[in-house]
Formats: sequence, structure tokens, C-alpha cells
Amino acid sequence: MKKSERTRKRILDAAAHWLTHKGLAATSLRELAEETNIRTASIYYYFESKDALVEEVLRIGIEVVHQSVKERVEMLGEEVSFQQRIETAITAHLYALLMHGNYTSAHILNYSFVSLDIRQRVLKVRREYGEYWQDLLEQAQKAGDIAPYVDLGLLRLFLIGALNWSVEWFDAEVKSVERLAKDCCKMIFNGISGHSTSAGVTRHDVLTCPSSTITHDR
Amino acid sequence: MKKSERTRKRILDAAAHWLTHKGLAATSLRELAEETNIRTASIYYYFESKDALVEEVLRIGIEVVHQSVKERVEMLGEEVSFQQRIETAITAHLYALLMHGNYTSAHILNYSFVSLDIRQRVLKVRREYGEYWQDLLEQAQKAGDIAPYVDLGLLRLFLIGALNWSVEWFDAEVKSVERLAKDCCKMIFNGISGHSTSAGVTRHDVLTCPSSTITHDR
DNA sequence: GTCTATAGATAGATAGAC
DNA sequence: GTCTATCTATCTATAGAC
Repeated sequence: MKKSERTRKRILDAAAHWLTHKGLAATSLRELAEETNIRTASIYYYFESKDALVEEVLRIGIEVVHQSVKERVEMLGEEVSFQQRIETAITAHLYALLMHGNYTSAHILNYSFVSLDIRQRVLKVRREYGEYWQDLLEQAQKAGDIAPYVDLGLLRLFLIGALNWSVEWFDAEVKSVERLAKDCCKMIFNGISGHSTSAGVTRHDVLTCPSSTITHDR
Repeated sequence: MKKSERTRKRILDAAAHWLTHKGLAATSLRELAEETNIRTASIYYYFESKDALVEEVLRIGIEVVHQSVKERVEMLGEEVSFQQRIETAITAHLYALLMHGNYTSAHILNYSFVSLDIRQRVLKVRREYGEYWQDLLEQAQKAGDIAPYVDLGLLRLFLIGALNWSVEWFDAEVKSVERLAKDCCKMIFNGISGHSTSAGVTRHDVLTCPSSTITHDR
């Protein structure tokens, strides 16, 4: 890696760090320059503007998660169950989110505040990742691993939302990423109800169920 | 309500709006004053500083949700099942979040960026709300409505995280708050698995909304 | 309570030397 | 590639009249 590329990366790293901890408007090029040991004006050699720098951080923030998830799911063999694939996807998402730096959290925390221009361009990258999950979930539903009644769009938004929020509370000393992913997956697949059959036990008589758990349907 | 109180409220409303849509540092007292039809200096008659104003918005953002949830759950009779109580709590949380203004979203989107002082004080109010949910979930587990294997702390963070994230994608024209709450509750309690823990999957007509109509983002 | 006026700090961005 | 110097704009906050 050339020195010029390294400098560029150091600016991006500093930006991701400040965007995560201070927010968009409180992230000043002066402080980024100080942290990178260059002068403010030198940033403009690498980036056209503050907006361009921020846009790249946000874009990387999604791409790194998307790539991580895709890679690790594809590494699984063909015969692996969809529940296992989804657990792997959750693990990979959490890993990229929690362990691999500030780019993704910078994205999550600042997306609402960047200019409309940036938001629209970054939205494309977001959509691609959303569609990856949507495909995964649809395949799982077709294969019968997800019940037909489930609204996959809602599931996707609900799941990714919950995972993204973990940047606010995750603590590796309380629960590891793998453990967290496994527990989330179990909760999502088996449900939390105390009235159904015990978690993980396969039932074939799906047409019968304790009515008490659905009595509030109207 | 006195004129002075109304002016104060108009400043708070404007602040909540700007904090939600532009973020902490991009929310300037000048623009708040303009939106409130007063001069910048007049804001200092009502609030000691920008920080004090922001802190009050964030505090209200939690309190309004906490109160809404508490009220609506307490309105339910004693004999109501815990699953129903939790669905009511989810509905109330979403209502306060999505329908009743920008205070809560201002909190969610800016909490990471406010000064340590504010964050620590606001954290107390947050904790109180978290404890309310923890109590509710513990009672449900004791009553047998939530399975013993469930990590209630994880469930609480997962659930509230997913709900809070809905500010990013909720669209009342796609799915109403009540419908959304009901569907979330069903998914959480019954699980999404197509194979096991079958409680509830007898009703395949529960989710009427085609997932494709849910927007990825706004 | 609301105003005018302004102090004092800091922001993004540019010009041009080296 | 990196620098110094600086322009222009905007910010929070204060002083003091009315």
C-alpha cells in the first residue's frame, strides 16, 4: 500500500471514529487533520469536500457488512439448513458491526443527518444489502424453514433494526458475538412463548395449537 | 396555558423537530428562533444554554413513551394475559414513537452525540423505562407466558431496539401502528420457524400485507 | 419578555508557495 | 503532497436598552 493510500485511509479512519462518537456536524476537518498529523488543507488533496469524505465513510460502512455477511454465508456448504445460514448471517452482521471499526456505526448514527444528495446515493448501497437479506429470507420461506404466515419485509426490518441497535448496548464481556447471534436466532425462530412446545422440538401437527396463545386475534 | 409557557413549548417543539431532521450540531438557536418567531437571544430567557434545551427535549422524549406505555398497560384489567399486556406495551411504545412528534426520535438519534453530562442524567430516565419493561417481562416469565429459556435482558434490548429503529422505515400507509404491533408480537411470541414450536402457525391469514410493499428506507 | 448589537470562537474552503 | 495564511460564514452566548 502506497503512502498516499495510507494517508487517505488514516483520514477515513479518523472520520469514521469522529462521526461515531461526535456526530456529523461536530466532526471538523481540523480535528481529523490533527488526528492524522497533517494540516486541514491537505485533506482537500484526498477529498473534494467534507461531504465527499462523509459519503465514503457511510458507503464503506454498509459495504463492509454486506461483504462480510455474503462471504461467510457462501462459505457454508449447499446442504446447510436455512436456519443455520441465517444464524451465520446474523453473526457476520454483528461481527462487522461490533468488531470491525466505526464505519458502520458512523453510517447508522449519521444517515438521518447527511444531505439529501448523499442519502440518496447511499440508499442504493443500503437497498442492495436489504435485498440480499430479502432473498435469503425468501429462500428460507420457500424451503419451509420460515413459516408461511411471516411477513418477510417486516422480519427483515425488525431483525436488522434490532441488530443495528446493538451498537448502543453490546458488551463483549457479557456475551460474545457468537453467543449473542445464537441466542437471537433461537429467540426469533422458536419464539418466546411459554405455552408452545419446548424450543427446538419438531412438531408435525402444525394444525393444532393451544388456542390460548392466539385468543387476542380479532 | 400562559403565553410564556406556550412560547417555551414552541421552542421545544422546534428543537425536537430540528434535532430529529438535522442532528445536534446542525440545530442552531438562530433557526429555532426564526421558526418560533422570536430572536436568538430570547431563547436564553427560557433556557440556560443550548445544552439545557437539548437535555429537556431528550428527557421528554423518554418520559412521553414511558408514560404512554404505563398508562395503556395499566388500563388493561387484571385478568388480561401477559402476551396481551406486552402487545399493548408495544403498541403504546410505537404510538408514542411514531405518532406523537419528534421528541423521542430526537432522543434516539442524538443520544450518542450529546455531552457526557447530559448523557449521564438522561440515562437515569432511560433506565427507569428499561426497568419498567424488565419488570413486565419478568412477570410474564413467572406466569409462564414467556418460556424459561429466554434471556429477558436480551429480549428487552432486542425488542426495544427493533421498535426504535422503526422510526427509519415506518410508513402508516403500509401498515398501521396497531397492525404492526400485533404482527411484531406474533412473530416474537410464536417464532418464525416453519418446523417447530408451532403455537400460532395455524393462522396463515394473520399478516395481510405483502412484504414487497414495505419500503426499505424512507 | 423581547429586542439590537456584538463579542469571541470555530467552521469549511481556497490560494498559492514549496 | 503538504504546507501557511486567510476569506467568509456561522455558531453560542452576553450586555444592556426598552
